Amino acid sequence: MYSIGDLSRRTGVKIPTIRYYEQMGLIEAPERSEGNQRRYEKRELERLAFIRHARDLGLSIEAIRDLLALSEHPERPCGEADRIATEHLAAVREKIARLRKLEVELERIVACHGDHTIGDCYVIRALADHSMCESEH
Amino acid sequence: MYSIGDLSRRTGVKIPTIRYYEQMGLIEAPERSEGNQRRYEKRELERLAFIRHARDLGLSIEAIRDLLALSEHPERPCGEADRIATEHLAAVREKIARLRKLEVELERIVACHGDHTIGDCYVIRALADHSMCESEH
DNA sequence: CCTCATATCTATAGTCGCTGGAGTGTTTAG
DNA sequence: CTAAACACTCCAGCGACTATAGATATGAGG
Ligand SMILES: [Zn+2]
Ligand SMILES: [Zn+2]
Ligand SMILES: [Zn+2]
Ligand SMILES: [Zn+2]
Repeated sequence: MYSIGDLSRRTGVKIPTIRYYEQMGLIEAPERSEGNQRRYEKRELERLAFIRHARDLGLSIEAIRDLLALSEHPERPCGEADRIATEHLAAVREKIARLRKLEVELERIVACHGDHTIGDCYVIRALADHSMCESEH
Repeated sequence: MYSIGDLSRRTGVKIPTIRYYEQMGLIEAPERSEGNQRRYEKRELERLAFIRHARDLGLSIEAIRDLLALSEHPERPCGEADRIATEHLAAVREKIARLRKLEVELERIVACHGDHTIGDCYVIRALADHSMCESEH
């Protein structure tokens, strides 16, 4: 039997976040002590660790909810789980691509260094005028 | 004299967003028509284009507020503007680095494809156990 | 058993940067 | 003059937490 604090310490998930996950339906409402405090079993510790890891990998709450539901049925085919992970990977790649474009533009923009005034500042001028950029973003 | 709709069309910033920027102090409250509708000058069109471009480059509202304030003083040195841009570039690079790590892990995780069940699914097992990962994230 | 520090409870509001809707009033072209 | 298009304010919602406030519970030492 773990208290919410035990769970928090063991998984690194903050206490309000655990309660939030309960509200969001990722964790079932656990049993309560006589004084109405949450008491967890090992199952829920593992479930929370799963959630934590999936969040660290950037999966959305919704995706995690689906994955948890799938994991309750070990005999079913896993196409759906693979699809969720594959789609997430694609989303991560898109984000990287977008950020790389920003990186390129920002590098050009901050390349102006030295002693000068706001009036001459390339940063300010570049922000005022997208046509100075080399790509869309 | 532009209406809020003109401004929106010319900058690509949605009308509620323009009002939001006014609330956030990025744009001064403009003059109003007799019927209480916003009426903008060219100055504000340029200011909004600046904001839009800075947002497209990922700068925060707060950073943009500072940059706009700086741009009112063309005679001052531009160290602060350069600093804001440089810090933002660093933040973008950090995000990219983080996402690249996720990309690597996710690639490994989704590499399991084929005919199998949830019980054997590498996606599910990898999410349940961070020690199967090659890096921290 | 009592006290007290610590832990936990609920409910609510705030974060960021918008976005959308309801319900009402204004402007403009025909 | 009418009707369409436009704009107004206020408020709620997104996602994934995080942080308060004020009340109650738990557990260890005396
Ligand atoms: Zn400069
Ligand atoms: Zn640009
Ligand atoms: Zn699989
Ligand atoms: Zn991992």
